[in-house]
Amino acid sequence: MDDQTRMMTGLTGLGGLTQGDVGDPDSVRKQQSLGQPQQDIGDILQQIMAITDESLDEAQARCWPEESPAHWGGSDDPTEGGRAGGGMAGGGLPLNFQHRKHALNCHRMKPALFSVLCEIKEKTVLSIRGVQEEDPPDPQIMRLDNMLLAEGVSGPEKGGGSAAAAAAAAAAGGSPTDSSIEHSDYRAKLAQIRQIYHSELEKYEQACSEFTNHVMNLLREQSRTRPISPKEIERMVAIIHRKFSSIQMQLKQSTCEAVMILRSRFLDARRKRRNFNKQATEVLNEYFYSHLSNPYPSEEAKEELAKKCGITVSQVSNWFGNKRIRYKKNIGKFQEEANLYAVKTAVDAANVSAQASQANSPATPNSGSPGSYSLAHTGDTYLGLRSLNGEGLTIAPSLQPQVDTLHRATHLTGGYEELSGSGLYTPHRLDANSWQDTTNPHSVTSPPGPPGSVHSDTSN
DNA sequence: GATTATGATTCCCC
DNA sequence: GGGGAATCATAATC
Repeated sequence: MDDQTRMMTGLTGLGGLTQGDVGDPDSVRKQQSLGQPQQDIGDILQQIMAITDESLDEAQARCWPEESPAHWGGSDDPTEGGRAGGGMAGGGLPLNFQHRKHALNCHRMKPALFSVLCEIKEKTVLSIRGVQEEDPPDPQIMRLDNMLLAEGVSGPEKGGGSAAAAAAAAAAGGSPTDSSIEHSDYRAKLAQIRQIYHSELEKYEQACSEFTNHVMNLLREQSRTRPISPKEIERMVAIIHRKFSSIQMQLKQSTCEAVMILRSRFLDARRKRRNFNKQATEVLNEYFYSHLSNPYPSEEAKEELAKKCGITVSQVSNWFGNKRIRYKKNIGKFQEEANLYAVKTAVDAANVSAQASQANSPATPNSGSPGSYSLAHTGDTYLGLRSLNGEGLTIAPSLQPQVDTLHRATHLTGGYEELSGSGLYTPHRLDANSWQDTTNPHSVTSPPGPPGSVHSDTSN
């Protein structure tokens, strides 16, 4: 038997009491001011103290000495007090029992007595529970909350999710259209998850609220017949909330899982290989072949290329890595392509020089046409030209008109040696180049050296 | 459907 | 950390 039951029993057992207090001088004074004899208080105190230590049977015996336990019908009405808590079903209570109860409920000292009993209860039973109540915030819930917030599932409608998707899309590379399609797809699915999450959350909160209200009403109702303090009701509410928050945590967990699955699918989709568009490949090739002696773009050059091609810097790095390897492995295959780009860049340079010459102004090779790189007119192109000018290189028929144009242009401008003297190209750049030494058949003089060790693309 | 091209990843080295 | 090399995975081509 718990203390609560005992006290409830004790309360009914105090049918004849007129007043009482335990340990609260204010209450005592209050009772005294009502004109009750002090002797009564002492009796009540003694009886209450005795109740806390006595058994239910004793209390029952004292309360209903003339009643058989068989008559404890109990009632569905919670207002009928602690005895109803025994769960006893049955017929009506004896008249004198009801009378006693009524007398008890209407007794003018009942509030004071309840106050005392609540206090005792507070000090005994509930104080034990109270120790466990001040739980720190669960780190797991905090993590889940943070994640849901970051993913844009919880928190404001616009924000995290879009940002996360945008970041992922940015990292995805590929064409802007593709990434925006994926982005919108991701957002749509995330919005779906968000909607489900909030809908479920609302349901839980509603259920929690309803249940809490129900329990509070019940306890308030029962507090008419047994000692239930407001504080105890608060505690009960807190317990209910804790239970519901654990359910919420499960909801958050499953939502996080859903988001992770969505994210991984989205990332997998990003991993799907997509060829760069033609323009991007052209830009990259142009750079590669115009820097054939040293196809190692600097960070700045990579950034510029990435910007131009609409891809990421790491994709540029990948592309150059692949290109270098594949070029090395099969130079013959790339020969025509190399020639094509060499001619292309040379023609561009020649055109610029011709324009400059026509304008009767000093040649400014570095002010190339928009879209071409400043490095397009450097010694690498010069190397290509020398090869084209007859070092046993086979020129594809399709390239011949461009070569002819180039020859005319070089003649017009006085050749690329002039360009190389512009400071953009220095002959010693051809040295210390292991890249061309082993790979490029155009190579003229290329003592070994670490790639990029001497001539990084600083002119860019 | 086989082959080729190509972007990405991984491992290793410096 | 950057680059080389091998490899994977997939798009493009025939």
